[in-house]
Amino acid sequence: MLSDGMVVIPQATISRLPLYFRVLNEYNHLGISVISSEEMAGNLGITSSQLRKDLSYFGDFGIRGTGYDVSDLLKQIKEILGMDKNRRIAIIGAGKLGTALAGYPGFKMHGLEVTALFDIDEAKIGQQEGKVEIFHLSELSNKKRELGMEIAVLTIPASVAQQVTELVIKAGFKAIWNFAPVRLEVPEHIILQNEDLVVGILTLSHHLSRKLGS
Amino acid sequence: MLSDGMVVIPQATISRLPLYFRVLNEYNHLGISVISSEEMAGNLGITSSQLRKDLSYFGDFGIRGTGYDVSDLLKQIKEILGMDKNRRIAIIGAGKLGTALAGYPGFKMHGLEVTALFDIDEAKIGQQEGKVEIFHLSELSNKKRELGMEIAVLTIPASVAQQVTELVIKAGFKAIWNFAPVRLEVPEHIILQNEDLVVGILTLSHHLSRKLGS
DNA sequence: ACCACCTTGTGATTGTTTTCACAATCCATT
DNA sequence: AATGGATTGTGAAAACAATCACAAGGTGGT
Ligand SMILES: NC(=O)c1ccc[n+]([C@@H]2O[C@H](COP(=O)([O-])OP(=O)(O)OC[C@H]3O[C@@H](n4cnc5c(N)ncnc54)[C@H](O)[C@@H]3O)[C@@H](O)[C@H]2O)c1
Ligand SMILES: NC(=O)c1ccc[n+]([C@@H]2O[C@H](COP(=O)([O-])OP(=O)(O)OC[C@H]3O[C@@H](n4cnc5c(N)ncnc54)[C@H](O)[C@@H]3O)[C@@H](O)[C@H]2O)c1
Repeated sequence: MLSDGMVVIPQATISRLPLYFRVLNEYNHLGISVISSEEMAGNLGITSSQLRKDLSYFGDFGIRGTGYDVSDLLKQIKEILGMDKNRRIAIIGAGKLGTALAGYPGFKMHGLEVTALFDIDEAKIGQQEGKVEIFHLSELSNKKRELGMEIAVLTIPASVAQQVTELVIKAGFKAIWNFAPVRLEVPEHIILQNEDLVVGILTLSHHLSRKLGS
Repeated sequence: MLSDGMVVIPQATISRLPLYFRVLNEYNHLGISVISSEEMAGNLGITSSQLRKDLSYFGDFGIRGTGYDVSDLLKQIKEILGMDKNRRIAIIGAGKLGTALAGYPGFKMHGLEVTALFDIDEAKIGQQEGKVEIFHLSELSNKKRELGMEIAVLTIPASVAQQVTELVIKAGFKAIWNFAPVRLEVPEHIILQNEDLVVGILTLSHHLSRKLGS
């Protein structure tokens, strides 16, 4: 399958690729060089046909009768997810959440690099958060050019999120990962991903209510 | 619709309820007491029929020809999501992410209360994180009984997540919100929700790659 | 070179979620 | 009480996603 760029890939498929990446890394670490879809899916708690279908959106990576070459498949997934590009990230809002994310080693492990933090609190400007410096928001455009960042992470209060979004877009960012609990208005060509943590725990709360109530 | 407990409610529907809650709160704040599905959906960037269908899973909350009573619908959604129960939460792992979550006012706003933090680092035990005390993990059972917590949030290293999960279940927690990037094995009756932050940003990275490559 | 066996890749099928479109019904006005 | 205008609630249709089931194609042994 594939070769032209017109194929629509389910969002659910893309969401599973990081899981595949992680379990493949474990196999790699254990010295397992070939893995069947059946075994890998078993480890992940999904069906083998779902795994195969997911991969088939991007190409024919397996060997019939044998399975998938672990390091080859790792390379393919890295490429699909852009992990081979070593993308640079700016975090806007050096508060509790922003600094927690800045120090998260999981990003580097997935080919992402937090390159700068931005804030407007003068007390924070110039400080280091781990190895990452905190700049004033007014430096956003400059530093983007200088450091080549592509993705902006918004960890700022909801009340300022829209206006900061506009600055971010003006600075030339093409992708925004938003943690503020607010719907952002962005132009068509900007890629926006909302991370709403309250959804997860309220889903739990709902299931608790249903279970006890039935 | 509804009255018996056998109706299956789409996960996607439940995930949207917190958004409805938020926008309804805004209307409430602005003194708007009645709202149509059309207007509300417009504000959220979804279709009005989706909003109406979502609500219809839980009951007939609207008034034909008029719309929905804002404060009534708020009350209904609170009940559906268990926000009226004022659920108490334990956070296991008082590290960067755990303490960021502990101080997040969004929980209280959604009827959730972070009641205790747990860790095994002696240096952290006894400290206060905001108004929340950090206890030793060995106190988990005691404190659960004492404080009546229902949901355990796991913000601990992936390497210890499975063993801590077993402690959490033994302590009597029925719901787990897991931030560690690992698949947890839990019994049937435990409600598990995984929060995988890497998925969000790798989705962005993937879309960046696709867009530039096409 | 053939055979027995294994696992992929994928059309067909089944299941789930969203959208459509309109009957039902409520409100306001006369 | 009857009419007109508005908006809900919901079956039916369409779109989307997961699973099934098997032909295609590969491996290893003889
Ligand atoms: N803390 C959490 O666990 C958590 C969880 C989910 C969502 N969120 C959301 O993430 C956002 C940040 O949360 P937090 O807990 O880190 O808050 P915080 O108050 O600790 O941090 C916010 C930071 O943003 C900075 N800031 C304010 N206005 C700014 C501007 N115009 N430009 C740049 N920086 C600005 C502040 O100086 C502060 O450092 C909020 O929208 C919150 O709702 C937080
Ligand atoms: N920091 C982030 O932004 C981020 C983002 C996504 C996921 N996560 C995940 O969340 C988890 C925590 O991340 P973090 O950055 O807060 O790490 P951290 O190292 O800052 O905190 C981990 C805490 O867990 C404690 N701990 C270790 N073993 C324990 C045990 N057996 N029982 C109780 N507590 C124990 C440690 O003492 C430490 O305080 C990790 O699994 C990480 O992968 C973190």
